[in-house]
Amino acid sequence: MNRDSSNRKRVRPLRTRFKEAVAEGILDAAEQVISERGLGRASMSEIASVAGVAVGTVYNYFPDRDGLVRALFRSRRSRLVPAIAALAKGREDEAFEPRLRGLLRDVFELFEQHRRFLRVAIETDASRTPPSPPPHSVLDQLVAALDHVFSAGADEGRLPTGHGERLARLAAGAMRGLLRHQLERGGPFADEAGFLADVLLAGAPGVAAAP
Amino acid sequence: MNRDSSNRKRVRPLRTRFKEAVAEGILDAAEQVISERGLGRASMSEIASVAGVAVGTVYNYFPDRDGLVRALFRSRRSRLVPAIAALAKGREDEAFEPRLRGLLRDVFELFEQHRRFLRVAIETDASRTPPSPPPHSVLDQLVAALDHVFSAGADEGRLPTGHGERLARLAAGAMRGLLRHQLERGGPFADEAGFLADVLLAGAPGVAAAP
Amino acid sequence: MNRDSSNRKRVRPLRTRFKEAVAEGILDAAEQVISERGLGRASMSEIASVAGVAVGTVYNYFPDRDGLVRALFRSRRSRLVPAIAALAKGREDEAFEPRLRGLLRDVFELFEQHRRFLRVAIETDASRTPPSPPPHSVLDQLVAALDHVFSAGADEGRLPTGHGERLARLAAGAMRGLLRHQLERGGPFADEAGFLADVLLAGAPGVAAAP
Amino acid sequence: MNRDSSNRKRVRPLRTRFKEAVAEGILDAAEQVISERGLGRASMSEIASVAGVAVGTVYNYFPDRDGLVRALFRSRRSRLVPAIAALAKGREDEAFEPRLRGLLRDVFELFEQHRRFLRVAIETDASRTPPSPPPHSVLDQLVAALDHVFSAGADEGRLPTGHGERLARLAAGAMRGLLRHQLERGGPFADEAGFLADVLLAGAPGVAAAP
DNA sequence: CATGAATGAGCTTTCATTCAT
DNA sequence: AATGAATGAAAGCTCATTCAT
Repeated sequence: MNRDSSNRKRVRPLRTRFKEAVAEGILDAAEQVISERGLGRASMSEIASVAGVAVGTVYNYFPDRDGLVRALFRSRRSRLVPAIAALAKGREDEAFEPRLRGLLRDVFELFEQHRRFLRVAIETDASRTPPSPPPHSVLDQLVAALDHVFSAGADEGRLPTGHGERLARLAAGAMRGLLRHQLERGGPFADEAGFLADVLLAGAPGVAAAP
Repeated sequence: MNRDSSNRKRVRPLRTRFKEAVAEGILDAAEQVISERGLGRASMSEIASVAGVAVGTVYNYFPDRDGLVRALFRSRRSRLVPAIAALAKGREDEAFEPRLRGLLRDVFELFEQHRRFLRVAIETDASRTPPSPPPHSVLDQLVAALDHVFSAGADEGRLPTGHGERLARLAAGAMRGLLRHQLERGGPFADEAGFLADVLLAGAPGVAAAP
Repeated sequence: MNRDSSNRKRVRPLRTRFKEAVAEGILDAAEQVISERGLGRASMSEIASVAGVAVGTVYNYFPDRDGLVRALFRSRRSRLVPAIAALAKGREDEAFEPRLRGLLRDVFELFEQHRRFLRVAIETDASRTPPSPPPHSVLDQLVAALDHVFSAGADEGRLPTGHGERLARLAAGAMRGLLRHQLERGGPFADEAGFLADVLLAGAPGVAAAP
Repeated sequence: MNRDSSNRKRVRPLRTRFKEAVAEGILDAAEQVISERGLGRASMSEIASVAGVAVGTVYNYFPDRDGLVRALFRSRRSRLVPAIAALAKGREDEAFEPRLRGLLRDVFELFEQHRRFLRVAIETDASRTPPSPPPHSVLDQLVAALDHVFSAGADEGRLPTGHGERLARLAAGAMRGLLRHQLERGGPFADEAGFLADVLLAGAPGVAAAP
């Protein structure tokens, strides 16, 4: 038994954790710079300097600019997607309407805590700039979650099936429109959730009912 | 009455029309390149080469890159906005529901004929890259048109007022979400109009009704 | 006797005179633009537009930008040099001191009437920009005139000969220094003539005499 | 006391000194290229290539072309102005005539060692090309020094005061005229100093005295 | 000849990426 | 590994010059 083999389990994780912390710091910096300057205006040197490291260091953690951006989306998605999934799962027993209302409320609250990234996601969604090929859209992920909810809703009501994904896309787009505006105004997301739910459940307020 | 005087009115317009054709050609090229490469990746030289002119020529028609992009949006807006307005006006006498359905159908059909620009508009909407200051979003224009329709709808039913703009924003976002997907798939816009109208009028299909 | 031969003497001169007028107008425009913008900033199109002709027309009269500038200097030299020569000649009978004083006074007055060109001449003298090879310096021409005066002065007094050209160069430089300042201030040239003469005749005022 | 602490003071300066050497090398290259091609014809890439670095490197040291040129003048001025001041100070006790003669001799000798920059200074003095705003003229600095000497001379003799600056301008212009010629011929500056002093002290040689 | 739009070489500047230290 | 200076490809823009009308 040599020093190496006995240490590996403890020493390596320490190093690994340090490396991960640096990488995370760079991703945070990237998120911040992109959200401030926009994707096209975010330069590697500014990201590095905000992260408190040298440019070269960034390249020790990410292959290139594109890879960094992709990693940023991967990172945030890996946080948000499970969180959304968990929110959805926590309401599986509820009836459709409260379930949809609750989910939207929770998701908007979650997004409220990630405004910075949301700004990035909203800007880059559907942009043909660098991270072109990868499906970096967190909104797309949201589509999946909503899809799930709507599909489940179909079992309760008479949802003519096949519309789930389309409806999710519509809902995600609507959400984007509402949140983008709040992002620009600096207003809270919370109020928009109920409004969106209203429309999704019964159409434009005051419009639908006419007997 | 000599030949000159009778011709001048036509000869000059010829020159003018030629110049306008060149400018239009450059705008078309810009639209194409931006729709393919994305706004940030569209270079002046590629635009020039697609337009079949030299770089310098582009600068004979537009002051700089930003000015060209702005002119592109101005040009397309000046086509689409009146067209949308006309479509809306043509239905002023109809009842709210057919009116909204009809308007959405017409607008989607109009957009179908401008897919290339729609790709540009959808990408750049909410992008922090130039052209920053000008309100280049055609979608925003659509918001206004929808706002108008919804407001009018309020007179018929019981729309709780104050929601018009918010609703328009929601609707424009939803539309963007649906059309962006069709743009990527290469699918037609037409089918989405009815679906969007359904949701706006009565909420997600099969969801609302529960008695 | 054909039409041609009988007309040549009259018709041609007319055309020639017209051509010369256009060329002169272009030179005037060039002089103005260069004096305002500086040699490096003077563009062919601005010169053309100030001259009231199209760019292409400029190229019908001058081979290229360099040739135009050269022609400008040639033109002004051909006006100023004879004028200076005439001024010098008119004083050949005077004694050295009044002759020098008078000549400087006259020359400064002449320059006063050509301030615009003087600005050009002062700026471009010793510039390695475009009209590099040609001896475009009007100041150099002045050197020759002064040389002549000083040489003549040598016959009267005890000028140790061989210094004529050097002295002329010194005087031309001094003049340039004084006039450049007046050009910037917008002040008149006249007052400087006497001062320069004083120094050339007796050294810096109040300095020389000490017995 | 470890090695580090004792070395830090030297190690850092090494880096700093290297960076300064690069910056100095770029300034030297700029000086050379400008003196050869003229200010307007000196391109960043040629300067970089003469300095033996890539274009981008130049921009790591200077903000832009204008900043580089300004830095060149600042650098040379910071060498020459104190040197001239020192030369002037060293002769403060001498009588006016030997003082002026000595100063001019010393200054011309100093300039002899900076011929390359002198070519730049002489060309750009009174040029309307950038760097426009900054008072980059070393000749102007010389004016001040001469002004000082002449003013001091006024205390000794009867200099009618008020002429100091004008005289300095005249003298600087004269000097420029003499040196420019030597620069073109490749001749030495030394001989011109005595000649200029002669004229400033007693007027054109052989001309003044006539009783 | 006059015109002025078209041309494209050439210039300045930026920035992702590399690599010696 | 971290550093950050060096690199140079690529982009935007200008303007002398040409040439079809």
